[in-house]
Order: sequence, then C-alpha cells, then structure tokens
Amino acid sequence: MEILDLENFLPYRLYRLADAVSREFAGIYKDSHGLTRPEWRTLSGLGQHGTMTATALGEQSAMHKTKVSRAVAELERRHWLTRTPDENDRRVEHLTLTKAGLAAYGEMVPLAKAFERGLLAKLTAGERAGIINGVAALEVALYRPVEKQ
Amino acid sequence: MEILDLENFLPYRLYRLADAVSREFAGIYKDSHGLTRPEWRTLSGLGQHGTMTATALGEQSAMHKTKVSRAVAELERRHWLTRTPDENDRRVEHLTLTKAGLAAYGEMVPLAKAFERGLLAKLTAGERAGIINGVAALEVALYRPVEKQ
DNA sequence: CCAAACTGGTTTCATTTGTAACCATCGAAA
DNA sequence: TTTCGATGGTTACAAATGAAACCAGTTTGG
Repeated sequence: MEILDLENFLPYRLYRLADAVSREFAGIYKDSHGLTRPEWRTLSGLGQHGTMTATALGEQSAMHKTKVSRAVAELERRHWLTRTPDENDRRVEHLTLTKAGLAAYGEMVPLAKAFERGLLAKLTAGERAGIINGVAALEVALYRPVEKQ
Repeated sequence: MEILDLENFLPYRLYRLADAVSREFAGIYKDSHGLTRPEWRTLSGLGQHGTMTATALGEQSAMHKTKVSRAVAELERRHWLTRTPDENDRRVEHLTLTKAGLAAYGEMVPLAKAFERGLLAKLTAGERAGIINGVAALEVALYRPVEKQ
C-alpha cells in the first residue's frame, strides 16, 4: 500500500508553519488588546487605506463577509471605527478608524514590523528570497489552474 | 503615521496561502468522505505509521490533544480504527486502522499526492526549491528564537 | 508505604467559524 | 413602472475549536 509522508507533505507543512507563525504573531494583537485575527485584519486594512467598505475589506484581507461584519461590529463597539452611509447607495457604509482606533493601529504597526523583521533575520538572504517568491508563485499557481466551480 | 502593507506582510501572506491550499485540498477528504482536517490527519498518521498512541499522533501532526481525542472518537465510530489498551500502562491506548480505515486511506493517498504534484508542477524548479527550503528554514527560525515561556 | 506531582486521555463550556438564509437596496430589462 | 436578479451587509444555527477542569493511572520522593 502506498503511503504518504505527512511530515513532508506540502499542504500540511505550509499549514503548520502558517499556524505557528500566526499563533506567535497573535501575541501582538490578542494578548495586548484582546483582538481576534479578523479584528486585527480589519484594523490593519483601515489603518492602511483610510476608508473602506466592508466588501473591500473582505477582498483585501481575504475574509468572508461574516467575519468582516462581526469584526467591524466589535471595533465599532470599542469606538475604534465609525460608519458613514454612502450618499448614492444606501446599502454601503464607509468605515473609518477613530482617533482611538488609529492610536491602537499606530501602536501595533511597529511591533508587527519588528516581528516580521525578527523572523526574516534568522534566514539567509537566499532563504528569504526563496520563501517570498515561492509563496507568491504558489498563490498564482493555486488560482490559475483549478478555477473553482 | 507608519503604516503596514498587509498584502506584503509575511504572516498574513503565509496564512492566506496555507488557508487557500488547505481549502482546495480539503476536497479530497471532506467532500468525498466528510472528514474534518483533524480526522484526515489522524487517518494519515495511522496509515503511515501503523500503530500510534493519541499522544504520538498529536506530536506527529501538530494537533492539540482535544482535537486528537475527538478525531479518534469519530474514526472509531466509523469503525475505521480500533483501540488496544497498553499492557503496562493502562492509561495508554494503541490505535490501529481497520480494514475499512486502511481502504479509505489507500484511496486518498494517491489523490493527495496528485494534488501536491499538480501544485508543484506549476512552479519552476527554482520556485519549488525556494519554497520548500524556505518553509523548512522558517520553521527552524520560529522554534529556535523565542522559546515560549 | 503514602502523598504529591505528573501524564494519557476525555469532557465541559465559552468562543469562533462556516453555511445558508435573510433583509434592504439597487440596476437592468420588459 | 414593475419585476427579477444581483449586491452590501447582518443574523441564525450548527459545527469546530481552545482552555481549563477533570478522571484515571503512574511515578517520585520522603
């Protein structure tokens, strides 16, 4: 019987690595501010782009709309963002960070960057380049071939 | 204010990629047999190693013991594995796939391998090498530096 | 011996997630 | 216009998850 070596199976390795990295990184938004990952991504998206709709947020940060919806609701509850109705389309709301939201964002960004730097610093230049464009290539590969349903 | 480019932030990219790959791959165990990821990993671990304890399974496949426990319970319910009490330590059980479990495993392995091959086939040799040892290097990096409490 | 600390594994409970249904609004076509 | 399909966003419900408590059974140290 043919067997599969899980330890060297790419989907598994990738997931395990991403999970481990993500768990480590979560310290920055979870332990210090009690944010979930969707909340962090929402904050991050708005911090980066200024104002976005929920749909745009979902696309930018690869989250399902229910995750976005819930994350936005929680950040609003904290008064970290506000909603402004669109003038032409009453279904749409534009989301913007408040001062408090921006402050939290501004505080976390340097930590996030330091985290990434710390990680990459342990690799050789070749390994860094390898993983960075390996990831990019795989993403392209994944979305080129099997167009989903 | 300093901003973070989420799209190029390694933890995010890595997670998004792993998630996408994992979702695609799930078709092989979920859509066809209704397995969850922990159940698939359990099946895979036992298929590969023959007989293991729950603890060993958890280590091998990076799962929390509750996940293992539940996955084992479900596979047992399907009669895909059996438990044999350890002779010396009555806390321990040795898990083994039944004929039915092995059959399912044997059916999925070629599909899993084909999936991985298909993915890697879309990369150049350099990209393949890059990502493979980039992942390995990152894992080492992650577990070397910040020894968790 | 016996208590205390530890280990393998399960269960409970709260939180997070995914799916699908839903509501409102909008745009296009009849 | 009216109707019908798409779209922005929320909600309800079921399933998956994580943390911590738990129940054996085992080891260690006094």
